Amino acid sequence: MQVAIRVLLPLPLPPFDYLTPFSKDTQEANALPKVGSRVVVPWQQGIRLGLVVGHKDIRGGEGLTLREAIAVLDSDSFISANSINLIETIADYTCTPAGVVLNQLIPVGLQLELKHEVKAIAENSEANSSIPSDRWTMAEKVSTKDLEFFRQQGLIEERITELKPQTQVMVPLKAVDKSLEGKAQINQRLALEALHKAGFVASGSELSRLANVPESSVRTLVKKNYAGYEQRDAEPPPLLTFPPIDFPKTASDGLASSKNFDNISGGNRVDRLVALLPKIKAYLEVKKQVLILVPESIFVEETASYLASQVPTFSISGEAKDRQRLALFEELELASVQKQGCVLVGTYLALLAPLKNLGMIVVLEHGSGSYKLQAGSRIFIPKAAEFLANISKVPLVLSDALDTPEMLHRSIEKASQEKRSFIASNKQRLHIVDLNTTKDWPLSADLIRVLKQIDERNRQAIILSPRRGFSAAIRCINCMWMAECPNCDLSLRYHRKNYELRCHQCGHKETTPDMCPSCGQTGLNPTRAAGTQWIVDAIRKLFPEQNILRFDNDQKDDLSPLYAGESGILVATTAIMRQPPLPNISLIAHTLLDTHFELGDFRASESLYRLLLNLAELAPDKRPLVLLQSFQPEHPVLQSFQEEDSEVFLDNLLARRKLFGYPPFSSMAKVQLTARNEAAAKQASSWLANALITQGAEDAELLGPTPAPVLRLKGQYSYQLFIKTTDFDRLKHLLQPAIHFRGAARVRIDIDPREMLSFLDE
DNA sequence: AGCACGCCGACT
DNA sequence: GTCGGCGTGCTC
Repeated sequence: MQVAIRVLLPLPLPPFDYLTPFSKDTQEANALPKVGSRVVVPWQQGIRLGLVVGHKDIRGGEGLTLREAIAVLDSDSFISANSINLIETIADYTCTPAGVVLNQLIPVGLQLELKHEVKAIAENSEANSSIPSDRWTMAEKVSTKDLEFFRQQGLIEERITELKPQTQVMVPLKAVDKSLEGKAQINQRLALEALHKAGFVASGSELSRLANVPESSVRTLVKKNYAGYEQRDAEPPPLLTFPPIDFPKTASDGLASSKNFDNISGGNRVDRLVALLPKIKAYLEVKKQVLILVPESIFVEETASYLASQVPTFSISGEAKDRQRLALFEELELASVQKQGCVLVGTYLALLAPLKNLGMIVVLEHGSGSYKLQAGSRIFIPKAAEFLANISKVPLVLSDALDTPEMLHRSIEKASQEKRSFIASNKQRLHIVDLNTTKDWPLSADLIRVLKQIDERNRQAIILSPRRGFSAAIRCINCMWMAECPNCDLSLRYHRKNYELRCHQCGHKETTPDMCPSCGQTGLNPTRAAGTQWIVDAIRKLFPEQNILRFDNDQKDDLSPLYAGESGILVATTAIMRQPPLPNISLIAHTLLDTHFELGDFRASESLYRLLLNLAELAPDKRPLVLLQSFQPEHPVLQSFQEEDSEVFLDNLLARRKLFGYPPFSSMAKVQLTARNEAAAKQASSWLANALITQGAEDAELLGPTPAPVLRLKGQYSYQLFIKTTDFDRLKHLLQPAIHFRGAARVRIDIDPREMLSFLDE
């Protein structure tokens, strides 16, 4: 019986079968490559690096259709069986090919530069005609057709070597000699001596700095062949580390010392981390490793810095270069072998880290929308963490200011095993301004009044605006024409700098026309939807002496004076929520909260509530005034936020979800069909809707098809439909026609969509 | 994803 | 006549 290997490639495809590489020395198949090891396989016209995810018995003739793997890179596993299990579980759950998940979760280790060489086996003359048998030849010199033929006939040997990243360094070529002893050559001599002493330098300019000589002297040295350039293996970069920061003393006050919980909510980020610490330390004491996931790379730094003051901490995020991540994986491998307890803090890229002695998984801010991957498998990372916890048989601990209805539901279901811990915190000082009763815009009289106090008392304030730029759109006052994006069905945002009109989705830019392109008159005005630029202008007019800063994706002012405690008013988008808290904040204001109300999305009230709670994170150890401007001051979420405990809010939320049959009481999927022309997308969506009905979908289970909230985006038209079932297996069953859809439109499936109104974009 | 094949319109 | 646009189909 022959055994084939199942190889997963980092491509949007399922695994493929290959024959095991054939050893030319023993004329026998090599020992079966282990599951989890990397193999080089022929792929189309060239070669590819993939991962062995399984073995498969093959019968008789079946083996003839398979191609043969070329080389095995790892004698042991590159990633563990648990990790492969996780990849397959996520692929299955999200209805995406496993290769997509692999590519998304291990962006390192499978993208190596490989050198592929061939050599004919000596005795044979047939292959000799194009491939020498006495030396290795680059495989690309041989036609793929010949290569495949010789390979099948067993006439060639193949060799794969990893090409390590190279750097060019400057090295000394000659010793200092007489011709450099003259007075005029003093700089050249100094440089050469310095170079001999250092051994090598990264560049000529580095040597000139090192020896304190002009660059021209170094250049002359090279010209005279005293020094030259050489290619060397690049040094592996140092691991991503952050300087430890001690926990604030106050943070641990009054917190439950119990380790007996599986879920923490309430308090602020530092409170929750402190509460987790005893539990983390308990695992490290028994030499276990703890995986801590955070939603965005900016939180890696904060979390790792605090933890590093207490326990051995590693970190990983997209900020780290590929080589750094590879080096980290090697380091963790070593820590596992040596049975060192350690903490790994990271974004979703930490999920497949080689933690062989994993003891616990912690998901911080587990309700954060940033955990929803926006492309590829579109998995919600806390869900993936749950899978990994089950696969590795370790506990999962979740933490967030506000628990999610999903997790509340889970702990109710498993009441006997799972316990929730709630950290009470002070209520925010909240002031809601009714924009209907004020004519002042965009700053209400109330807001101006408190800003005046900030100004007089030398305090700090953050004013949040719903968008960057000056205004959401510009419109002609005569004919109501509005500037729109040529690629998307969206209005162009007006940026006052350079009078630019910009699409915040596709990046299209144009200059604001002097006259209305529609009616030809001069009457183009920004609409009242104010952005950060407008707010800055408005504040500057009122407080010309005040230090006014801006922080959004267009302009990130240097915040260090504010961190040093200086007075100032910071106008920002929610981008500021990813920065460390400012020390002297006494006001947090939002100019127009209504943009977060988003009617019709069953998660909108939860995310608004979470946003309001997170405002407190901007000044965790203070109690600043929170001033919210809104046209709907009576909005139910604002009412609950003021009147109820967050636990009560959550209970009500869960009850409402149950009433309307939304998750966690149902499983949902969004299916989006996208095409270059609108008719194709529309037709595909109605065809698919019919196919879903044929598959058994009932009226209540199928919503749509409807045009996507933004029909045209980046020149592509999208239609979408939702499937909602009471049971996940049924959802998967109904989705079959969507999974296997072939047609003129591209289909994207999003399991557990987070936002119903927004669009899938990549 | 990447690549080939095939079908159409536009041009050295 | 060929070049190159992209729609379609396949990859062990």
